Amino acid sequence: MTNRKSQIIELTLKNIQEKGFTSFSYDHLAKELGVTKASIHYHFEKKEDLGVAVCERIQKGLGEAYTVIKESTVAAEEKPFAFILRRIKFLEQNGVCPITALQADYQELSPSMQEKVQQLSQMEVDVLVELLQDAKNHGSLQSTMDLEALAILLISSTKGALQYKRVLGEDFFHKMLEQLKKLLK
Amino acid sequence: MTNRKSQIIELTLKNIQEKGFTSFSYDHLAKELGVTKASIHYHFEKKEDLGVAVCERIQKGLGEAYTVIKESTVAAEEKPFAFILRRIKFLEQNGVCPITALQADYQELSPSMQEKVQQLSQMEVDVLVELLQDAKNHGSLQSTMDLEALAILLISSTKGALQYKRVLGEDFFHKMLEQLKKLLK
DNA sequence: GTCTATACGTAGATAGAC
DNA sequence: GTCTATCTACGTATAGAC
Repeated sequence: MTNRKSQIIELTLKNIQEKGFTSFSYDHLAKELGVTKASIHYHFEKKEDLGVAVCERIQKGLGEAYTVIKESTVAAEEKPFAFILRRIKFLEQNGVCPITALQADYQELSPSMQEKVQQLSQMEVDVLVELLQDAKNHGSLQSTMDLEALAILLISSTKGALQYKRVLGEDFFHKMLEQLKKLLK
Repeated sequence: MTNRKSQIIELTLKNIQEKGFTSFSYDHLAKELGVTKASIHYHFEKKEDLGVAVCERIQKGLGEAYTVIKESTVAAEEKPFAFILRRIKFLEQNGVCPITALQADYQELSPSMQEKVQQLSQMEVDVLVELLQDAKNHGSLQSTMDLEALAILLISSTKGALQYKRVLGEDFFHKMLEQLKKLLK
């Protein structure tokens, strides 16, 4: 099983979304996989190494989502929201956004992970700004907002809403999504 | 020192904002205070008890902020944003929003704390909705948004922005605040 | 690659002296 | 109210057999 490695990464991603980086353990991970801790240490010597691998996994997913949306036949003005919807669909399966979870644990992370989380956060913004810029160039986005500020607003509110959803239930969540869509007119 | 108790609560609040609830320890707290773990256990037998006390502390602060703004001479249409600014000023001292931090750790919390976090989250929304409703009644808020959805959007984006601020720096943060303000016209 | 065994630190918590 | 001492559990991590 050479894909045990990616199996571990996927399971860790889920655990980070559910518990956060500092709160999941190799022991718990191992039990879920039906192996021992030592086996996971074989694939990722330190927890930090596993963390970095998960960040790269997230980065890849983010890049793929961008490419898919960018190259899709959807109208340019629909793309920012389509991108957000796509990310939510991916995230909703396991809880809150893993990047949010990593940001919350930021001060406890190793320098190598902090750097990755920085890159991830920046990439999230950049990718959405590009889609917003395209929409604006097509004359379809009326917003007079600074696009970076709009991007953070969209990203933050979506992720924040996911946290409220976990605590308060689904109701607000869909209401809020509809309202977000209106912001993008 | 009978206010040792509130001293512990304040310090814990700071620690939650910096590290999250699961990541701070009695030992660390004790060293910061110059006492021993046992002493803190005397005031709060279980970590859970301390957590609940901190939630109540946050709740009190939220209520006070609401009262101050509600009764201030500021125009009704300025109050929602004034409320947000006031909360940010309070939070910025120590990192991210403690409620955000508690939401991130939600699944790891005891039932008693989960209940408190639920109440806190609901209260945050309710308080802002009331201020928004007042603003709307004064005819000053043009937004056609559902007010609950708008409240969550405002709260989430503010808190999310605080997280990005910690990771990416100050730049976005103030840009975003200005843009948020425009949403409230 | 996965196992058993184990080392070592730190976490939350309690007992009992002062 | 705070201390020392101690317990127990669990965390990350390593060594060495299979």
